[in-house]
Amino acid sequence: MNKDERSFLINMLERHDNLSDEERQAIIALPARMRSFASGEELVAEDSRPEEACLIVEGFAARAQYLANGKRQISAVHIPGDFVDLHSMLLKTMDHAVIAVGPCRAAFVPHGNLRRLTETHPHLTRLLWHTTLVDAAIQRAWIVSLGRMSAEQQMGHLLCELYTRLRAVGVIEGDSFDFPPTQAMIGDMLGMSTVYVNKTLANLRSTGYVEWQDRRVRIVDYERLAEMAEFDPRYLNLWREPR
Amino acid sequence: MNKDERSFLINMLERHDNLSDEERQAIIALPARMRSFASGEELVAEDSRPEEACLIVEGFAARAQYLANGKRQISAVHIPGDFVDLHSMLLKTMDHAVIAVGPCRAAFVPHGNLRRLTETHPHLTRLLWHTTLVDAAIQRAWIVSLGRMSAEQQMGHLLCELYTRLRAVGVIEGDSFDFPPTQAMIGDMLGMSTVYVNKTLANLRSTGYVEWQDRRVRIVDYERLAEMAEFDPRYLNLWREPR
DNA sequence: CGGCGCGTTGATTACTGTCAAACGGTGTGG
DNA sequence: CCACACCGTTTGACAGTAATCAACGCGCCG
Repeated sequence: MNKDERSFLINMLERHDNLSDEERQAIIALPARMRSFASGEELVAEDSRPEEACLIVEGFAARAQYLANGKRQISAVHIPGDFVDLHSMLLKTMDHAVIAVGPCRAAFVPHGNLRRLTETHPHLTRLLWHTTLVDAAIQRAWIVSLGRMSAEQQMGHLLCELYTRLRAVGVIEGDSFDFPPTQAMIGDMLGMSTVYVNKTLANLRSTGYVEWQDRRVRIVDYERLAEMAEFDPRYLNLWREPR
Repeated sequence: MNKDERSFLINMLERHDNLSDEERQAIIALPARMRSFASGEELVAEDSRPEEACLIVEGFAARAQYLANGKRQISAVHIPGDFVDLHSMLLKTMDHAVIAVGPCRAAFVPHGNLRRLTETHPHLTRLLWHTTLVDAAIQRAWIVSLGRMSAEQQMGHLLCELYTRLRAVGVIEGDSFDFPPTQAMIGDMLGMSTVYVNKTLANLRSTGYVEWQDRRVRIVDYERLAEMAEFDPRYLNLWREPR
């Protein structure tokens, strides 16, 4: 990994706790294969048994699962610094695909190297484990959103989540960010039809809390948006709490 | 932990990989406080910062999150052998409550002891990490269910999940099992109103694949139920795949 | 007996999906 | 340069799904 690429992972892990120089070196020493993907392309296939784990370096990716009737559900959106399928190191078979949401770049790190790291570095292991637990907390928030929130709340919650996470990795410019999915993809995230996504989006825009055009989202009034969507960022564990 | 209680955890972990005698001893040596709960009682409160992790020994528990309007969403159902809030060891603050679904018994294990275990036993750490990853895979399946499945499929999927997991821990008698939640609680699991749960349940019963009365579920035709609900148990990682 | 919790049913309302059509931008070939 | 196809967005009409409201039955327990 070069400086740019490793910095995302190191920042990600340091967000939660300090790394020693030795730990930082161990991460920098990880081999990584960089690859680029066009929107909609598959980074990792469902039911595959990857030999590498995939770290997003630029752009967005998503976890997607396909149903018999051709429908699709996205269960997470990933941003730079996210180890999308770190779990594949232990679970072996992918229960979902990973697809590019807009053009993206990813680093693929061999499981073997990661595994050796976990055998020799308990503290790093705990930090990696921690990232997968935050990931699970995000999934729980999606379950609540899908199960009990209005369409507008769901969409607002998603935007708040992304806004907050993107700001934590420092890729927010001012109060706006690029978000490239089509409305059909957003429907797959929120469990809605494309048409209804469009109408919900129109409602959301009419509140004035959010502007969203040409794949660019601007959070005009975060406070009210968060209140409306019952978004409380604590579950993202973005503050520092060393162990 | 006495023999009965520890056996669930050991079985749980050994389901995935063999434990050495030393590892088994280390688990048996863990201190545990046993507690019993009545249906609906809270084992762990939302927003609390537990000092112990909670292992279900008997009965069912669920993760629940509450919304401003008083609604509730359950994001997971737990059975004997499940470490419901192992993540609280690393995440510190609970993003959900844990409630009893029917009467249940749980062992509370201090975080400090678990943490020391992870510092000295990389292999056990990996197995514990693994259980949290399976947990996350189950949550992904719930997301797909909530987002894209019909009410009948959702209910069928939940029953298949429970049937399969319960069989893995050996608490299925024949083809049926006790499942004590009220229809209101089931609504909180599936994101439905109580009335609609009742009507969906009637539809499901009319297929003949399932019988469900007096808190007892009987899986009459698992094959067809699984097909109807697009249930594929591979994501539960119940087979053995040592690392 | 009477209240309460839970399950069940029917009527009504609200939400969301499907179908269909039109609009605008973009890239390609003639 | 224009015509055209393609993709994504937007809009309206309609159908199906699910929530809400209300009432009733049943068993349990004080």
